[in-house]
Amino acid sequence: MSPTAKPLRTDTRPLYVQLVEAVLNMIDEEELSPGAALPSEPELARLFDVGRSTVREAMTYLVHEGIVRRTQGSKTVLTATPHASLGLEVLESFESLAARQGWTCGTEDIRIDQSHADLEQAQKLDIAPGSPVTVLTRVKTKNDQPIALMESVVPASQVNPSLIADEFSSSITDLLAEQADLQFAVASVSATAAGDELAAALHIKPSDPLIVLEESFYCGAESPAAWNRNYVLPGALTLEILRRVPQNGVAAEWRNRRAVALRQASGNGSS
Amino acid sequence: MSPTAKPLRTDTRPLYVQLVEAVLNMIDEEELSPGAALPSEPELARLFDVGRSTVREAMTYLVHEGIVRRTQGSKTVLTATPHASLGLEVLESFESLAARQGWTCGTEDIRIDQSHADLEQAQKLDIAPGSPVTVLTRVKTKNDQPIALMESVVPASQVNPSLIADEFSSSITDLLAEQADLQFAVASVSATAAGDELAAALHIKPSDPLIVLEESFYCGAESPAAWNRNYVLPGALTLEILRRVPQNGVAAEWRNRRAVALRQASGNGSS
DNA sequence: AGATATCAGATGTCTGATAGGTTATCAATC
DNA sequence: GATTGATAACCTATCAGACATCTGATATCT
Repeated sequence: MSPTAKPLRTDTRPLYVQLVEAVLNMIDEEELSPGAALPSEPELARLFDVGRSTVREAMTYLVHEGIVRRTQGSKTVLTATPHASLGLEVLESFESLAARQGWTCGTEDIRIDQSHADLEQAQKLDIAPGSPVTVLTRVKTKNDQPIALMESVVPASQVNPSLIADEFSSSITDLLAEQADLQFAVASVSATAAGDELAAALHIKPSDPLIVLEESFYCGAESPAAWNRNYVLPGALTLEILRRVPQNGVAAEWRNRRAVALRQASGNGSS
Repeated sequence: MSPTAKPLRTDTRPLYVQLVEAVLNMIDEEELSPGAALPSEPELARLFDVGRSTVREAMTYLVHEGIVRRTQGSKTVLTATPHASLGLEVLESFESLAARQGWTCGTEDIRIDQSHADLEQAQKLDIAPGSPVTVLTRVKTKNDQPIALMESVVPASQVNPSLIADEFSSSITDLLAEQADLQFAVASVSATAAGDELAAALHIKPSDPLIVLEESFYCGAESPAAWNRNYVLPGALTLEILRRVPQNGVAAEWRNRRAVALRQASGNGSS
């Protein structure tokens, strides 16, 4: 119709997301410290020329992120302290975690093997033992020093082995995020003493302590899309977790109820 | 005025929270599995006799909890799989974590000492070395077997020592939540080989591997309200972390930006 | 001074309407 | 028959305005 097409809306993100960004920028610019009050909702609506519903949605987002606190009748105040960086509770690759901490993560000794699931792998992946899987092994480095050994097991039923061979560069997390619909992972923390193989791979002494980080990746399906075991050198990198008090326990309780119910009813392979 | 007082609203929680609960119950009752669509927003409003704003707020909550996914034009679908229990990313005491995992956590060998901060403690707590602190030591048990050694350091400037002596029963987390305005904690994961003292306290062999979990608790102020170091026996209890992909990176980026800015500007003791 | 009443302002909730995206349906076309 | 394209129905995203309810400060009364 018109010769010049519409502005094409340069920013396709939802309005409230853009508003969140704007408010966060405002917090930075005005150097609001924890405890300081934000402008009222009607005022923000006027300021940024959006409806109050949008303001409300943006504020709700900030409440859930733990950045502000709302109290009916009173104002909305800033709670976040800058100390609260983000850690393992955010699902991201080692690479992006390293980038956030200000260093670059290297990947060496990459091996990609086709194999069949052993008992442990089958159990962790909720598949039949002997099912075809792709096994990825590599060593993560920092300043060319090995800092972690990573082993990933991906069932062929979840991700095509040739796709992995073609697309894998350094991170299974990134691969799953791009090629599948990665939703979340459950990580489990433990510790062990290095055996001979691990010691050799990581250039440490046998029996040296190692952090063990096991992860199951989920992509919407009921069964894990991949399983990961990382042996990490203590002190080599910061493994932090931001622990927050639940905003209100409803969802937490529900999750727990479901998890418990599932644990009790476990044993039925499918459905 | 009227002889029969108003219904008094038995449930004082916000309406949208009650709605969240109702929707979660509906999910359970109708046994909706991941991928299934929830009723539309207008329908939910009619079903539960609330306004659409309230429905919207409740759905937004569920989106942030990672339980549903909204797409404009399409329906709102369930994403959560029951596997996703909650872990360390939720700030709670060892006791309540144990309760969730179905066992009872015991506390033994409690020691409460008044002392002065050494260099490490001072640095971790952002206070001057030599400042008065309360040091708590205790052993956590499971089935009367020791599974973890916990050391907590609380600056007197943050929490009154006598309050700790009076109120401490088993958990510093619970104490801070009740007596202070506990907001979040930053946990750091590592591993170590047990020394002689640790081995004796936990009934293990020296040089056995241990998980080290260090935590800084924050109560709104800029400085930590307490610092905690836990030595945990591998395998004795499940230390899980639910890792989620950020719903949208806005808040995550902002947090990171602030954390980096603070790290660079660090060095100024106060303010 | 201390307790109480009042009021302005902020968040919580409701209603109704419009905009813009998705999906299913169905006819037209190859 | 399979594919394509228009279309209608439905859904979420956003806006506007109004009322309810709570909080905190101010004014008032004892």
